[in-house]
Amino acid sequence: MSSGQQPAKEPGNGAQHLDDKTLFAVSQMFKALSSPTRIRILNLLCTGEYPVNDIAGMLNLGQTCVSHQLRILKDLRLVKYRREGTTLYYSEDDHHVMNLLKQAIEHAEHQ
Amino acid sequence: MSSGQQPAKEPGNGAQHLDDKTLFAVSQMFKALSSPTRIRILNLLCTGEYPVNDIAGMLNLGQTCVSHQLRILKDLRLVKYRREGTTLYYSEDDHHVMNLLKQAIEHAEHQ
DNA sequence: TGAACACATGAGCACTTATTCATATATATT
DNA sequence: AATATATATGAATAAGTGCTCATGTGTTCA
Repeated sequence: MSSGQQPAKEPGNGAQHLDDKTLFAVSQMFKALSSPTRIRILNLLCTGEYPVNDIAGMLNLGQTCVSHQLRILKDLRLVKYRREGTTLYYSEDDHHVMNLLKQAIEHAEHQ
Repeated sequence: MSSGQQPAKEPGNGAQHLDDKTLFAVSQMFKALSSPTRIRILNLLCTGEYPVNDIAGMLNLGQTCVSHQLRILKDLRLVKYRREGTTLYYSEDDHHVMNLLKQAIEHAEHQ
């Protein structure tokens, strides 16, 4: 640590202290959103609830692959499911995160 | 693809089609935000501009490590730098992404 | 020109991740 | 109970990631 660091531009806008727990949670959340496959799944779940096989079919992915990714998303409580017979209807479970995703997509499009 | 998929809840809120280029850009952006080290760096850069060595010192990281991560962030145009003599002052370069980060931190804290 | 400082780069390694294949589980139907 | 359907799980593998060590580059100053 040496010399000329500038003062913060906006005083009330400083770095939140970021304790370890928060840091971990944030990084986990972004990690979940960093996979193209998971992004496509979440983007689809914006529009409603779908069975695993439908998701796989619509996104042209293997059933096993989708199942694995859904588990990751479910463990992070980004999606949930509802059973009906043998089929599980998956849907979003965190509209705040879905909002972040939508913002990111908007941002990437007009770029 | 088989049976009972529900209609979208909000008609105008559907999945954006997500072409490959956008998908890639979004995943790259989230990947950048998925590393605790990069999150800490960006969170620090919220408060002003800093030389590499200061960042390393304040975050208790190696200079080489910080330099590598800054390169990743710079390639994605999330940070930029300004030269003054031999020292490079790094600062944020995408306030939209910084906003997403702040939102995510807020969300993770009140959870 | 040569030394000192600030930073970047490349190689290497441990670790993680995404996908696929094979198989297991659970529910419904006959 | 046997079968079919929908989904989950586990192992294996290929690719990617983050950090560190050693070294290179560029700027300043004597």
